[in-house]
Amino acid sequence: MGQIRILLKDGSSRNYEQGVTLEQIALDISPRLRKAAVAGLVDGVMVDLTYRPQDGSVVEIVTEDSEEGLSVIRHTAAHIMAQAVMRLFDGVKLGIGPSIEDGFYYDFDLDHRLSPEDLERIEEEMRKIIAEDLPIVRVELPREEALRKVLDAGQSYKAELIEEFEDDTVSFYSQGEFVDLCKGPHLVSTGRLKAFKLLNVAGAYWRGDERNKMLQRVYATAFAKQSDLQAHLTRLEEAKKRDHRRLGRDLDLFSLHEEGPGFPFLHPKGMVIWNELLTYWHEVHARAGYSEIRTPIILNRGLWENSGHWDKYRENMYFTEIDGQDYAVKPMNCPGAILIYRNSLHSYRELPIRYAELGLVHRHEKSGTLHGLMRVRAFTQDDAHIFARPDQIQDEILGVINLIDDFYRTFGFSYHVELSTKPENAIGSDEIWELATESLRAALDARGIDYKVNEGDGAFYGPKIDFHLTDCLGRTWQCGTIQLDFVMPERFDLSYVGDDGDKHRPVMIHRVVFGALERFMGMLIEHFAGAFPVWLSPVQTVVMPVSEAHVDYAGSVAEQLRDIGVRCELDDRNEKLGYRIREARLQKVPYMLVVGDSEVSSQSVSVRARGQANAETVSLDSFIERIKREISERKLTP
RNA sequence: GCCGAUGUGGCUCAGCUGGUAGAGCAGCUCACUCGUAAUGAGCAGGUCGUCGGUUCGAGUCCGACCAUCGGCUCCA
Repeated sequence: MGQIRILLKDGSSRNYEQGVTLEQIALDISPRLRKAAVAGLVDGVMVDLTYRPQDGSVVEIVTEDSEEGLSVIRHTAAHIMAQAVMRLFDGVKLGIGPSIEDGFYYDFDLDHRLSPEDLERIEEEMRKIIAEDLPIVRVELPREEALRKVLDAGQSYKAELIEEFEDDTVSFYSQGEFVDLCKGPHLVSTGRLKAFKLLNVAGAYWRGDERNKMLQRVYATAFAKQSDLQAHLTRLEEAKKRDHRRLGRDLDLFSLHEEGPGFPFLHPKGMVIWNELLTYWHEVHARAGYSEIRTPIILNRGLWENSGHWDKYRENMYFTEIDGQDYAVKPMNCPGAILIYRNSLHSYRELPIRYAELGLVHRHEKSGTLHGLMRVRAFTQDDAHIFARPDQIQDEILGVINLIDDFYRTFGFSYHVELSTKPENAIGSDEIWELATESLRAALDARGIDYKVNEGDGAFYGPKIDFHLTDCLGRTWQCGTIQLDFVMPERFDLSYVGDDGDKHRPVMIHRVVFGALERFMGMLIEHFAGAFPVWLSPVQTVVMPVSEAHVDYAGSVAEQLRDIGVRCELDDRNEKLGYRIREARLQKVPYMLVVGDSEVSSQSVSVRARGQANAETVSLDSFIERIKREISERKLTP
């Protein structure tokens, strides 16, 4: 056996006997590394620890504390779970079982309906498999043989996958009696799995296609250590406390009722936030050269046929009849804006025309998809339709990107961007779509924004740039969007008079910043966990007299604050101070002002800021200055 | 829409194998007049999601529907 030279990631190199495994190399580097090792990276390719590198290979040991390492652990956990399910139930057909962010899942096709109690049984069986410490072995087979193997085992879904593979060989991993088609890598044995928990069962269509059979998906998670798992479960519990549906009720912001599923009711305190958002919105849009319009909620059939909605969007629309004629409740604001544009003749000098509209739209969402304020059936879009000359497209799109970035920054949101391309049910020619998509791409590139391409997810009339925010449980929701549309102007025969005196076709940019006000509010609630910055807080201050003797002074403090527009409540209820403070804390009021003898005599207030255990006594005037400034600057803290 | 789970006073929950509902918090009343996270006592509040069935009798069993929750699909 000859010697081989292995290059390590720190640039050093070591010599080993030929046939050395990665695990042995890890042990050679340090016993601790061997213990933390879960896989290897050889010349940039993920492999098992049992892999034997060639002379001159660059080797990196993947450890359990890295992202890749964790995903190896989870992938192995998925196999162990599948093995347990196959031991417990007959006729199990396996779908796919990948590791995902925060965990893993496996899709099963079996007649038995998995219940929460079954999850406990499966966990128990998994523990047995771990105790058996079965070696996990990789086997490579020629494609045809692999296909026969899975067909013989009755694994039709796996066969479907193999049929689509392009490689000549296919790899399997086995542990004890269990074999699964898999790329790997995996832990070296089942005993290496230390911490896992099954979370829930859900239905999932095979390959995510509604036309396919629905499989049973078991969601679970796994970590390198029990303490990491515990920390993750605790985080999930904490996240639930930020849930906007819970906070919406606790803070009395909004409610949902059986009488109108998907139609949220905003309470007075919710409306304060709503109105503050819109005040800010109006300020910024006026500065950015937008003018505001308002169009009807119900418009006739002809309009929607012309726009293409009647054909392409019907499943999402609500209909009605007036004087025997068909009408539709608007699912989008664009046709209305178009009618206003078309109402008069436009010169090239006028463009771009930016019509903003706070439009209430109704869309029929499938019942299973409704979710608090995040997904509803009636919502207000902070819409705008920009009618522009082709030479203005780039500037306008960049303008909107900057506007959205400014807005999100004001709230401290971080976001990610997606570019959605031509969908199946598109209208308009390929050339037009190509041109529109490239224009959006160019704008993103010009501004150096990272984005993910979302194939086939554009609107039926044009591609779009989507801005996504993340909720308390890590789910992302599309909020802002910019859509470039060459199709509607065509369909509605829009025009402007150019400097040559001829008619020309404008382009339309549809865009929203908040997206849906309702959804954005939901995001805000979770983002701030209900502790809104002062400018957004429904109640900005609560004044609390220590006892009855201080009620007059407290009342005058409250009045002075209200006079300058501060939302202030006087809590002079016949309750102990501690009780009232507790309540104001739970309501996440930014400032509590306690006034007693000493405050009365010095015309001051004892300020207890949200999140602060200690109060600070300042003159009323200086408090007023402070809160005024925080509100006008729309400061993020406290 | 599909898969699974859940549905008892405003909120959180109890109610065993069927015998016509219970607690805490919140609310109201009274007393206490109080210095930075819950003062005490009393009162009031529920067609047990809806509809139908089984039964002498249903919150408890069965069925359908509705809503909600977690996913899938879809989307702002």
